[in-house]
Amino acid sequence: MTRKLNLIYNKLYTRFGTQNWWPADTTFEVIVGAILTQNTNWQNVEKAIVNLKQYRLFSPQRLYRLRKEKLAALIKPTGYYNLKAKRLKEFLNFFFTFYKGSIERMSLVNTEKLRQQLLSVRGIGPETADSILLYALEKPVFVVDAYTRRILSRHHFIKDAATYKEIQNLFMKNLKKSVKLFNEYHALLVRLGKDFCLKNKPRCQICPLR
DNA sequence: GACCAGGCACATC
DNA sequence: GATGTGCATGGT
Repeated sequence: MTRKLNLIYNKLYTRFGTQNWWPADTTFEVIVGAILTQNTNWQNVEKAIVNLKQYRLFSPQRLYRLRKEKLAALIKPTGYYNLKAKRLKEFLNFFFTFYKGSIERMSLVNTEKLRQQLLSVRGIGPETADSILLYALEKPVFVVDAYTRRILSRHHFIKDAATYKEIQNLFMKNLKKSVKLFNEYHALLVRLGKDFCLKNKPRCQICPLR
């Protein structure tokens, strides 16, 4: 499986090149983006981020103080805006309660322990937690998303019923634990998914992996 | 107008 | 443990 996974990576990298993830100006922005992009197009998230920046609200302190209703209105383009305002608030409460709003403090914690803490926040599930760990805090954790599952499933690398952890372990136990590799690999899978592995096209004749 | 997008929590069986 | 549902805007 190690060989297979490396082969896939090489094919994707040769085809698509570096993806330059995560598209964000700051570490904190990665975290906010990770929550806002849940089941949503990234372009919509960008609109919300622009809104927040326009009002100079894009800092941990200011978002922490901002009223939830106001926050919801500003992130409207991301969809599920009431829910996501609540989730951002849940994260910020956690962030200030445990780490005084400091990424540096949070980043000092043991990765597995921090992962469990993030998962205990309402609104942060496995993909969001792992996105924060990998793309914001640069911990060697593989991120699994809908595209990852779909691609692996259609190529019969996993069962349809495979759990998040099973899929994540497939990568983490068979690849070098490298932040750079995990970063690029996940981004490339998303790229492949967007371009070739759409939900309503179960048979793709031009898949670059074939 | 249908379908989909870089999920998650919660209810119910 | 599996399965269903609400959350919602914007692009194709």
